[in-house]
Amino acid sequence: MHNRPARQWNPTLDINVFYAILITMATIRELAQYVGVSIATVSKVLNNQNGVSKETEALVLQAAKKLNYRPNLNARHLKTGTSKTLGIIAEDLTVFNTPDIIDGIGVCCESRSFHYILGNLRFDKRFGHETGNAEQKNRLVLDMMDQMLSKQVDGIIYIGCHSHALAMLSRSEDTRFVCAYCYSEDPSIPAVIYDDRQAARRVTDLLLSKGHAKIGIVAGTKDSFHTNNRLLGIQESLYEHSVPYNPHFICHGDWTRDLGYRCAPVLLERGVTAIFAMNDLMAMGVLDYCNHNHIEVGRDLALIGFDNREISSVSRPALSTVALPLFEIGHTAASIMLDMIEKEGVAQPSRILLDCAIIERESTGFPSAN
Amino acid sequence: MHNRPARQWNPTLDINVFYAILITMATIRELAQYVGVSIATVSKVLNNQNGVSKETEALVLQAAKKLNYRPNLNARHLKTGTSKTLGIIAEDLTVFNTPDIIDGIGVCCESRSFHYILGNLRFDKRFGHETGNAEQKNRLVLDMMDQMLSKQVDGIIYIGCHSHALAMLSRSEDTRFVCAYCYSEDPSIPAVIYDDRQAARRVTDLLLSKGHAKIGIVAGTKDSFHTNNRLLGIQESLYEHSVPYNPHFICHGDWTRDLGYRCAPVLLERGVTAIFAMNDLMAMGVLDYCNHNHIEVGRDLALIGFDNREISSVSRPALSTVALPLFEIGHTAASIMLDMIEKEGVAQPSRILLDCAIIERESTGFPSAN
DNA sequence: TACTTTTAAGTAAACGTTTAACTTTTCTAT
DNA sequence: ATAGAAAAGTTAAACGTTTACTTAAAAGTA
Repeated sequence: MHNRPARQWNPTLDINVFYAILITMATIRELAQYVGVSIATVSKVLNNQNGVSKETEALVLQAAKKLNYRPNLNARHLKTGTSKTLGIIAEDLTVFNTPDIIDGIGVCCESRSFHYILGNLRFDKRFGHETGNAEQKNRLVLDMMDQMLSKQVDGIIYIGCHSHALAMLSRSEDTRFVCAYCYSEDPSIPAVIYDDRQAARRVTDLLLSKGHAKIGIVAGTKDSFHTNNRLLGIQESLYEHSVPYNPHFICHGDWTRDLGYRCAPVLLERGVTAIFAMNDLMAMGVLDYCNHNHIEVGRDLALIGFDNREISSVSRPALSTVALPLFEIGHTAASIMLDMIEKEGVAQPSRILLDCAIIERESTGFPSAN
Repeated sequence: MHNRPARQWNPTLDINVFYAILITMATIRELAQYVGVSIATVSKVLNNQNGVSKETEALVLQAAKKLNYRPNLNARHLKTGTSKTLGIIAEDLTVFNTPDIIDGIGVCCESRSFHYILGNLRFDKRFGHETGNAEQKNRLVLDMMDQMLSKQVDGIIYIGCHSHALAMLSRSEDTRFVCAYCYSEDPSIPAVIYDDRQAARRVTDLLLSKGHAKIGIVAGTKDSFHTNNRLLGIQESLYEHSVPYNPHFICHGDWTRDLGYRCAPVLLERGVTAIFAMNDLMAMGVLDYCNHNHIEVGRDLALIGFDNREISSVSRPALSTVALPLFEIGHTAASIMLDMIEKEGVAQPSRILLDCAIIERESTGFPSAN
């Protein structure tokens, strides 16, 4: 692995010593020399191509094991021009959703014998949660892409919330992209996201089915893609069930717990019997308010959050919520990418919506049985 | 990036067309040809070695930018025999501590212009939390190591809890290892872990300073390294403050919330006024018990956990706890590894203990001011 | 001016693979 | 036995770099 002088099997050298040296890292040449065959033959065995007899194959294979041979992937990739490697660019690895998405990508890669390399942009650490800094962010994305392309990745999966993905457009046609958990403005870049609308619809369905006609919404920020799609889903469900849509039951929040706390009395005042908070944090705020005011969530009020953060399962009462299909997002994103790579020219889907799972816990009157 | 035919700058070809082709990925040869200089010269510029005039340097540099040149790292690494890349093997990426450790490694790597590749073993997903399966786990570790060594990493950082790290020993002398968040039996492998003992000592100091002489302990499993070291720390603190150590104030748990719940009444019964739970989950269990029994944590009972999980900050009352230096563990592990690589032969520390931070919240009577 | 030193550049071999093209051996069918 | 085909094996050139060595020109020095 470190720089070493070229090694020749000098017959005067004790064979065991020779092994000992080789233990570090044998090359295909040494392997060939050892078996007494050309390197081309060894290469064929290693890539199980035909044109080599069973016996030689066995010989090579066992020699490979004995000499602890490991192919030098740099050399292989250099020669073949393909690395069978995906680049993953994550906006922030330490954000709750990222590891599961990467996990999904990893499983897909493994099943199709690909590798991946990870690039962590650290947006949250660098910029906090502030939006803006677009040009700096773009620079980071671009630099990371350069790095990955230098390593000859066959494609790049971008995991993020903001669509800095647009920076990708400035790259050559030759680079394959897929967005996971976000999407680019460019429809030619496939994106895998979860279905906000359908999730919200099903949440509303659930609450309605439990007899709640007055459903309060602690929504997210107004300009958010998520907020708007979920609102749409809610309206759809209400319409389907012929329940009037009442804008007064909507409170726009900023995704923080504190805001959940402050929205709760407003909605309660307006007579809602259920509250759908668009993330678990705000739901926790509502829960706090109820706990402080002797409103028993799960009995006096049905409450459901969104995201399935760790807190939702450990709060008391345990919070019903919507689980994001993080693993699946990663898995399908990778799957699409690998299809792009392997089936060149075949059209890929532009945007894939994955279903969320509703997790019922105590806060909506668990167990639900209807 | 894909296989392409060799490109020659044919002077009859319109130069702009030539650029357009090159945009995809120029080689050093094409760059040299474009500037009208040898590839050796270009290489020197790119690696800012001397022996090239300012003018040519500028020329090459601007051509590189114009042709969108990116060095092929596979070729470079092949030639140089070093990849300036660390391998990170993580037992499970989705476990709460892993991403921050990787973040730390990443920052260190970046500052010293190294790269890393990540290998996720998925132990938790594959095996659940059960111990055992040692031979399967070792196989996974070994396979991952093979993969990484194939990619010519300069060293491997292992992130895990169990010391499967011992499997590493079967590897050649030539591979550099560092353990993060765990340690190997082999003292020659540097390990970076947090200081359980000192953390527990400081927790005890804190509780004593707040006037609690009867401190209940919800300990972890008996065989655990963490449990025992923390117990030692507690005893040290008590000894220093001449407070008797009472074994009846210790309840051994299994790290689960439920067990915290069950230990609480036992300890309370014995008259403790403070409880130190050895993880946040068990502390939550204690908190549950208190909430159900109208014991006001933070006033009637001081409670502190360990790990600084997300739950601790969002529970009500917010839980005081011990924050693990995850980022620092990653950062120092990487730093040691890079020292090993760059300062060959210089002895590296065998085991580094990093301090935890105590986070005081409401459950110990926040704010503390003494 | 003629020598040496310094600077700037070029040449070519190597890194460890893969693979197209070729040669040799073995097998099959006559 | 022999031609032809199939199978097994070899040769050598590439992939895109780096780098030790060489050469040529420029700059110092006596």
